[in-house]
Amino acid sequence: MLPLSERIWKLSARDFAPRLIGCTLVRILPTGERLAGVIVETEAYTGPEDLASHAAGGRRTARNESMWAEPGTAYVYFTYGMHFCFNVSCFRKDHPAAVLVRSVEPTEGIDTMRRLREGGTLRKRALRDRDLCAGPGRLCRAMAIDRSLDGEDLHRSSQLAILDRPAGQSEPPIVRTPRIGLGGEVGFWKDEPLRFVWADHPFRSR
DNA sequence: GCTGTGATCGCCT
DNA sequence: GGCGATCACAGCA
Repeated sequence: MLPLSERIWKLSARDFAPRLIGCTLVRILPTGERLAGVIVETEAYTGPEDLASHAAGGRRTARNESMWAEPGTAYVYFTYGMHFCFNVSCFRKDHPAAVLVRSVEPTEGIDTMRRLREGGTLRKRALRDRDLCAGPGRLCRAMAIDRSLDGEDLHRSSQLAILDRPAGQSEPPIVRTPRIGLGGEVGFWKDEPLRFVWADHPFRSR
């Protein structure tokens, strides 16, 4: 599998989000260990007009600066006092568009992911593979993604990369739904079908 | 499988 | 000072 080509990063968030389904997110840990998973669920945050976006109305702050960066920049933010979420900027520099990666199917480093997920918290049952990375906070925990990776250039990073679908693989079947967990006065943006899910994929979030 | 609830803190107003 | 692009667990079906 090859890295995403230049023209793909430049798609609008609306087009980039479904295009990421089936691509592989790769994380190289400081130890050199490689973790990877196939993207099965994404959400698009289209630009300043998108009232559900952190950059709604053109808001530009230290926190969301990566949304405005070169296409293919990681935007990682902290929320709910305990979770990180991983996004990729797209479209063009100085325009705040990004795609949130909501869940992946783990393919490499699964034991390490389970250790990262279970670290610290006591659990009654062992985590199933399909729960390891099903949700934006979960996948960041399982792949050791935090704010230190905010601003990473995914073309050149030695820690994070996105590989395209294998050549010749057919397009995955995709279902569109409204985005999850939006609050505040976002008007019709709450209903816009900007969430993209690999149809009936067992590793999507619930 | 679904629903309700509490946890927890950096960032923006 | 208030809230959020969430999660885990309990309780119920």
